Amino acid sequence: MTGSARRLGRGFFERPSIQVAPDLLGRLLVRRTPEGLRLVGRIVETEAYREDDPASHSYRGRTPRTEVMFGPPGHLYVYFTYGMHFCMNVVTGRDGEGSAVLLRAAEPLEGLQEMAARRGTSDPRLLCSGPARLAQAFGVGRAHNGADLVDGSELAVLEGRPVPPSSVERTTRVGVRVGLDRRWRFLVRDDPYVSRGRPAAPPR
DNA sequence: CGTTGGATTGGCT
DNA sequence: GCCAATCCAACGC
Repeated sequence: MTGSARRLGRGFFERPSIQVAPDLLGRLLVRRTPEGLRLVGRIVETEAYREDDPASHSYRGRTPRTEVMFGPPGHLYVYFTYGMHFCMNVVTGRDGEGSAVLLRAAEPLEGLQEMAARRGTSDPRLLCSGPARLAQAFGVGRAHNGADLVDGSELAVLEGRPVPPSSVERTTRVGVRVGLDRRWRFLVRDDPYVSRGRPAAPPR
């Protein structure tokens, strides 16, 4: 087993997204499916978003889509994009704030066969290495928007084994065209399960 | 109501 | 490296 199996509590998420994002590295994302399957992934890449940040969905204020992001911490914010993909975030900060951490990649640890079936490939590096891949591998979609990671029965984040700061790398975020001055993408250095997404060049 | 483009991925050149 | 896929939220008129 990889570290502690204890669940992260509300307090963990009730902090600024920029603190939570690197602290999520090495933690275990777990889903129990209705069929009783257990899916586990070790988080290796995250990105922080917040309200005063032009790259964030919450930047333009509360909307039906971003409602969950402004809600209490420790819930899942799932959004649909490019007409075909879902991505998942962990809501952070205080209730009313509008900040979250995008889960971008994980190392699959349990339930690989199930993930492979959902993803249409069995290459472990292609199962959860990318935000939409991760959501697809875990079977997370619209129905999970708002799910409680702290008290809910289906999804949780376990303590796992946090990654020491010396192994955390920081870059600009992937796929955004604004907010490039904010280097809020965090990943485990040299980890093979990090996504291939290449961040845009930071401003000089 | 019509338009625009997106916190991506996979397949093809 | 480039681009299509495919829906829909957000915004402007």
